[in-house]
Amino acid sequence: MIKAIKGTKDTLPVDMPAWKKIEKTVAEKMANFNYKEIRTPVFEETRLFSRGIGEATDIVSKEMYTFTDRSENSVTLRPEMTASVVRAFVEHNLGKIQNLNKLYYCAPMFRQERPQAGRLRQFHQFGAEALGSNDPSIDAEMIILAYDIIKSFGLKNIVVKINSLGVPSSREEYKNILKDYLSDKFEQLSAESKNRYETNILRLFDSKDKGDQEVMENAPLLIEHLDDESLEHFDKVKQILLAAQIPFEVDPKLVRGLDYYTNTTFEIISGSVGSQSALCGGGRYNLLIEQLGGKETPGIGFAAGIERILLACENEKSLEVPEEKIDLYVVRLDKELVNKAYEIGLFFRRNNLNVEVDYAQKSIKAQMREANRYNAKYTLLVGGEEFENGKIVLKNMENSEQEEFPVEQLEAILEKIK
RNA sequence: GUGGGUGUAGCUCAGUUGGUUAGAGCGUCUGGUUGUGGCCCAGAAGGCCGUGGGUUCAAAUCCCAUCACUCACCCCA
Repeated sequence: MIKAIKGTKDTLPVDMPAWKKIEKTVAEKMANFNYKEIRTPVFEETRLFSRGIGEATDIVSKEMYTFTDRSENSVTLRPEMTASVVRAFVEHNLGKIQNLNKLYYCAPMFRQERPQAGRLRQFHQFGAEALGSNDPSIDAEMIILAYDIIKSFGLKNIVVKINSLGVPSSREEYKNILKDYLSDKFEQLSAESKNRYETNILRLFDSKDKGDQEVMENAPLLIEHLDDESLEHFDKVKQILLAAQIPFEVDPKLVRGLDYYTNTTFEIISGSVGSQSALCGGGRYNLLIEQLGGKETPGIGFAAGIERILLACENEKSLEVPEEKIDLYVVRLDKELVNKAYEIGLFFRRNNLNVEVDYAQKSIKAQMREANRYNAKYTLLVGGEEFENGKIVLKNMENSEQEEFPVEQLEAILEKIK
């Protein structure tokens, strides 16, 4: 048996209502905040990601689906969306058409990691990017937007965390301060953290190792060493969030692994999924666009993992998904009326009703049971005495009431059902 | 890449210290008097017990290997 590739999942018809609900809510909420949808190819030139996300990041160094195509070009299945959106923004000069571009997407991403709860190799994210403004209100808007969408799925067990990484110059200064602090404690760190000391020292803060946590307990914090401008920016973001009644907490230890972040970063964490608890993550990236060959432009964005949200919704039983119903099931009472029943069904299908008919010469009882299984609002009984008298019977499946209609007057039935 | 857990019917799972034709619930199908669903009742179909090897008179059960799935580390959405 050929099976789906490790870390990929089929979304079966039974799963679709929940997905549709998420997608619809995202589209509506994005429209409320006036974000416009953008779609980009699932694969890009490899260097877009290595340059955009950062050569040293885990995503680029060991998780990308990269291959050489038949023309000897190195291409990569996108591991995230920001780099692609920025590429499209630069390529199509969107910054010249309007000052502020507010864009959103909902699309599959690919990373070759070991799958576990809330982590797949092909997974889906929705997210937004706002390119062209450094105003704190845009930072806050991103967080509000993400929070409102996730909240609308009924999730309760969530926490919004925010932090500021400042600008690179102050961050570099801070890294030296941190290294000074750690100079006499280096040997106490776990093997993994000793490694991180070189690659990404900021990540020492979210180590799960107890010993590391003790060492980092009293470490100087980045937020205490921000430049004045970044600090002021961060304060304004917090003010707007308070006014918008977003229950956030400042987490000075929130560090994000992608190289492009500057200033504001944030995460929305759920306590209802496994250890992969970040439903959403994002932040500002004021240097990325220039780095990818565009004109210096501030930007900010977030991405949310749909599978993780669905997992949280499942565990909290929070997502209200309407029961699927069909409008009509055509029941054929006499065997010789197969074609007639099909024809009648087709009429209603072509008039925009959702209709099912029997394809297996089933008994009347079996057809009724099937109508019930599909949650048919009505059944139409074709055959017998009534049919001989030119009539067919419409049955309301909720209250069991039956009504006769002349066979030629399908429009009257259509009216009734609508 | 490193650990832990689990593989029995379409699904969720039982299966006692190895011992006859491997079970349940749900689902599916067929019936329960002339032509009508849900509830209820009866019956049926459906399993190389993940795969390969070993121990044994005898293996779903014990041992080894292998594969798959899964959770966690790492990292991230």
